[in-house]
This record gives sequence, structure tokens and C-alpha cells, in this order.
Amino acid sequence: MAQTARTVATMDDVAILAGVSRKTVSNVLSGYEHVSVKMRDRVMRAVDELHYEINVSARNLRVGRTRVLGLAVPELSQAYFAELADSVIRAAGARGYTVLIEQTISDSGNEVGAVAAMRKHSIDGLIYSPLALRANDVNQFDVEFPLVVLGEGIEGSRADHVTISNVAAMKAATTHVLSSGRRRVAVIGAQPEGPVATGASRLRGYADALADYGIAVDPALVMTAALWHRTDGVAAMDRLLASGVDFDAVVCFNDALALGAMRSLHRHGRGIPGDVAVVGFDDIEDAAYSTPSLTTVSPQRDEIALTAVSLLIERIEGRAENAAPQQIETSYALVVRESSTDIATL
Amino acid sequence: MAQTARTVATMDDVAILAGVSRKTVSNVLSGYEHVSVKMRDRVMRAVDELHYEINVSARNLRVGRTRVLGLAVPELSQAYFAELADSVIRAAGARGYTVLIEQTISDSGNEVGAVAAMRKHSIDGLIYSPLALRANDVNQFDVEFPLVVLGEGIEGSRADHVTISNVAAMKAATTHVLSSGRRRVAVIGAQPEGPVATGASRLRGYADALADYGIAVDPALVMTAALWHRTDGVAAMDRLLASGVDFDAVVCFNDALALGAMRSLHRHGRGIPGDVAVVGFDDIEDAAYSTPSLTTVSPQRDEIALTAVSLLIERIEGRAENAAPQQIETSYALVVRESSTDIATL
DNA sequence: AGTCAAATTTACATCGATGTAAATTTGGTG
DNA sequence: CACCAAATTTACATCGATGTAAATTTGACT
Repeated sequence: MAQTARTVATMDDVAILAGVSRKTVSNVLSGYEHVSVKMRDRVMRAVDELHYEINVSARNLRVGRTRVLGLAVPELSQAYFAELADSVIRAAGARGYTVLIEQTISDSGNEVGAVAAMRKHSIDGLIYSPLALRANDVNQFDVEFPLVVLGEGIEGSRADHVTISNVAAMKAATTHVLSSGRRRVAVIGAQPEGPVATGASRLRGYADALADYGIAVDPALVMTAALWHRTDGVAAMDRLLASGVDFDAVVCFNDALALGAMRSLHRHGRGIPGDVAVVGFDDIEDAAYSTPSLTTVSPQRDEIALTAVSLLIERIEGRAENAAPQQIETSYALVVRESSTDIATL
Repeated sequence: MAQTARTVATMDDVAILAGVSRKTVSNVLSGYEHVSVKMRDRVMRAVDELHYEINVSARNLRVGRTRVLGLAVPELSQAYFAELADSVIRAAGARGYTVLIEQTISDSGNEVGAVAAMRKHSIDGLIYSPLALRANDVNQFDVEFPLVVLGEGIEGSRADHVTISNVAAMKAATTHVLSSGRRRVAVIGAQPEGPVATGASRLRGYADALADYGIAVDPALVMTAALWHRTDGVAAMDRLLASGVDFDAVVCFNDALALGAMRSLHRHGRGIPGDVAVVGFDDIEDAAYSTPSLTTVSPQRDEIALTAVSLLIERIEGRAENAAPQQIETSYALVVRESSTDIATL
């Protein structure tokens, strides 16, 4: 019987052993306040003796809630999303919720709608971190349960949005390299298929920073990347180098792109930061350990996770039932490391 | 009402609309074979019309299963575990199961037992990937549901174990640097608090390789690391360099340690692979993109995940109820990259 | 001691799907 | 056309916990 599930005590068993009714046991366990100390002790003793654990399915069925939050991310193997998931799991755990992770890339249905249908009864709400949002993605958001989207709000969205200040953060990153005297600043990560929320904002932050220095955006320095994986960063930098255009810095829309770009630069014998300064975005763990270490924009992951989880739980537990959709901006910090400073930091 | 959960159709509603009994609907949906085509169509039309989705809690309560697998890993933010989780989620998904991830580090109870109690009714089985196992951890494994442990089996364990061939893999890695003529091979990752399964095996693989070359293990070259994070790799290499001992290669028990070690070497002006060859273990994504790229042992993550999920589901669905605990070794491959070859690969 | 309100416990229906076993329909045969 | 077996559908109890409302106990106060 080593691996066979044993029969497990039910609330009735506890009640019988304690010599009370089932409801009394339920009251004790759910912390109902008007229960005598004597009763509570008696019941708890029975609970301990039987190693009783509540049957979640039964409670869920009765209450209509599961205390499970969905988290939909493109794929966990991308460091940013893994670290985000880590934070979300902790934040949810602290509030007594567990997290079910969906990977939206290469799962059959890669839209919220699909997740929504599948999970209608198994999650109380969903935190959705899309790769990129387009204007007409709004209708995806019309789902059966509360939804918090990580990323900029889009016109007409009825979901809550939690996002870093993309324009300001990217502007700060770009200004950082400009302030060290560099003037030919390339950018990697623009979306090839037209503007989408996050990418568009980061591009604007880049342009704004240049504008402050009286520099016009040079289209030859704007590299697109369909996805934001390392390999796309390598490809983009390869193209940039092949084009022969002159540049002395590159700001990337995420760290994976930046690490890929550094890989390409290294292979082509360009010095970092001597020939080219590199800046990323996300502050994934690798950024601190790459060679050279990567200057990057650090979003406060824990803050994002906590905010998203709180918002979601408010909606779920009905305290914010009819409140208008919220759009919350979280803070960021520019972490300067070796890839953008000519003087070694250590 | 934007964010309020609406009332949702039940199986009874479908039955009424289709003009049949509830059980007939259930039969159609669960794929019972003796259902007329006419009936099936009629029911499915009603299902579509009402956008009916089955209530998982109710089904779980009735069948006593949840079709949810637990996955306990130390922390998702470590690339290896994130990539593993990715694979497990896909493998489980293909079998119609979903995955609930537990992080065992810094969650209140960091033992399987704790997970077990909490999740008794919410998961059908657990895949446990411990950081390190000691002999007396076996008693943790006496839980209410099927358990598959990722890592070497330990004496007396009644769980199934799925593991890479640690001795062989580490021996191959060590032999690789020896075969290129290096003779002073350091190792990072030995467990300071006495031997535990995985670390002990990898250390043995290292020693075996040296033995084949007639070299004795030099304790001065064996560096411990309490955890296997990048920062521990940095610390270990710092200590090694500070000790002044001579070495021309280092094999590490995982990639994070190796990347940390490379970071330290780089900072101290040692060339890789010129002065020191570096080899890791795990083949996380960063390994391919580090500078220089990292030679490492690649466990077949998908194979591990698939094997673990299959074993677990066999136990859950009762087809292997009383079979003896299994111990399955999965394959590995040595991926040679720049960090161990003097001739640049690209 | 008698009353009444508050405190506490109890009985019972209910959440939604499924297994069992009985009831009914369908179809093939002689 | 009657009859039996096979195919299909139906009724009903059940999984385990919780909310409602009624029943009972407790206790304060006159």
C-alpha cells in the first residue's frame, strides 16, 4: 500500500469523535467567534487525533470559490516571468491563496479567453502578463472573473492594469547613456508589426530622452525584435553591426535582448562599455552576473506582484465590486553596472 | 458589473435545454461510448448555446481526484527550476493535468510533509525536487499520495526517483577538461555539512575521472558551497583564488555556481578558457549566452519531466498501485562551448 | 424563582457532477 | 407480429462542507 491514497477522516468523523454536530466542527474550524473554549478544545483534540484536513473540493463547491489565482505568463523559462511568478506566489500565499500558472506560448489556446473558459470554475481570478498587447485585444478581457493585466492599460479595457512607468523608465535609461557623452544611441526591441502598448511606450521614452538632448531619432538605429528573447537580441545586434551604421550605445527593451546584444558585440570584437554602452530593462538575476554586468531598469517585482494580487483579491472578495477599472503605476530604479560605465565599478 | 462573476450554466440547465436528463449530458461530456449521434449533437448544441463549462469542484468532490499535480521546488527564480517547471507544466498538460507550484524555500514549512498536509485534498500527487537530500529525509516521504522525487534515491525511500546519472555525467565533464591536457582541476559545490545524495555523487564522478588519469584528489581544490546560487560560486572562487593554490580548470556542480565563478575569475583578470577552463552542470539558458559561453552537462529536462509525470500519473490512476518504488536514470549530454576550449568555437 | 435575551448547538437542505441500477426504447428474428 | 437482447435513457443517492433557521442552553436581572 506504499503509494496508495488512504481513506481520510471527514468532518463527520471529527464530529462523532468529539461528540458534537458537524456544524459545530465547521464553526470551530472556520473561526466563528461564538464558540466556547471548552468546545473548541474538544473539537481540536479530535481534529488532531484524526489528522483531519478539510476537503477543499467540498468547500469550494459549497462556497463557490477556490482561493486559487491564475497567473498567465508567456513562458516560465524566461527569467523575467519566472521571477515574477516567484513574487506572485509569495504575495498570494501571504493572503491565503495559491497560484495556478498557465503558459500562454505554445499552449493550445494562447489567449486569455482560452484560459478563462478552461478555468472558469477552478480559479477565482486571473493575473495576465501578456507579451504584447494590441488595441483590439481588449475584447479578450471580457471574462467571467476578475482580471488584472500586467502592462499598460489599453483603450476600452475593463480590467485593472498594473504597470511600471514605461515612458519615464526608458527615458531615464536613455538619458543615463546620453549624460555620459554618448550621442549615437541605438535601441533594440521595437515591435515590427505596429505599435503595441509596452513597446510603444518604451520607444517613446527613448525618443523623449533624445529630444531633450536635441537629437532626432535615426531610424537606422531603431532595431525591431519580434520576440524579446536573447536570440532576438543577438539577431538585432548582428543586423545593426552588419548595417555599418555608427553607434556608441544601445538601450534594449528587456534584459534578454541586452544579453543577446552583448553576446553579439563580444563576438564581433566590440568592447563593452568601451566601444558600446549597453542598457537593459527588467533587472533579471543574470543582469548582475553577466560579463560585463548589465546596467538595467529594475522594476519592483515584489511591488508589482503585491499590487496585482491585492487588487485582484479586492475584486474577488467583492470589496471593489463596481469600482472603475484601475490603472496603477509602480516605481522603478535605474541600476547602473559595468556595461555603461567606463570606470569599472569594482 | 464589469468585474462581477456572473451566474453560470449548470449541467441541469444543459439537460433542460436539450430536453434530456442530466446523466445523459454527463455521458456525452465524459465520452461514454454508447450514446447515439443524434443525442450527442443535441446535447453539444445546448452546451454551446449556454457556454457551459463543467464545474471542477463538483466533479472533484464526486470523483475524489483533482487532476492537479503538485510541483515542489526550492524557488522558481532559479533558472534551473523555472525551466524544469516549464517542462513539467507542459508534460502534465499533455496528460490533462494542471500543476500547482510550491516553493519550499522561505515558505513557512519547507518540507514535503508540510506541503503534503496542506494539499492533501487539492493535489493528486507530488513531484518533489529537493535542494539536497540527507539520509534521514526519507521519513518526509511518508505521505498520503503518490510522490516522485527528482534526484537520487536514498536508502529506504518508498517514493519513485527520477535522476540524471550524476556520477557518469560529472565524470564525463571532468574527463573533458582532463583530456585537453589540464591537470589541476578544481571543483565547486561540495556540501559543507556532510554528504548528501546529489552532491556526493557528483563529487564521486569528479574523483573517478581524476583516478582514471592517475591523479589524487587534492583537498585544496575542493571548494564547498552551501547553496548553489551564483553568489556562492563567486564566493567559492574568491576563496580559491585567495588561497593561492594553482589550478587550470574548475568543474562546478551547477551552472549558477559556474557563472558565479566565471564572474569572479573575470574580475580577478584570469582568462577563460586561457588560464582556467570552466564547466557547469544543468545547461540553463544563460549558459549558452554567457561570455564566454559555458560548457556544461545538459540533463534532458523534457525527459525528466515526462518521466516524472508519467510515473506519477501511473500511480495516481492506480495502474502501478503496488509496484515497488522505481529509480529511473535519465540521459545527459556534455555540451562543449567556449569556456573549456582554447580554440574559439565560432 | 421567573423572564427574557443572548449565546451556543442542532437539523437539514444545498452546492453540481457521477455511479448504480432500474426503466425504457430500439432492432433483429422466427 | 410477438419476443428477447442490446442499446440508451432515467431516477436517485452520494461525495463533504456550509448557510439558514429552529431548538436548546446559559446567564443576567428583577
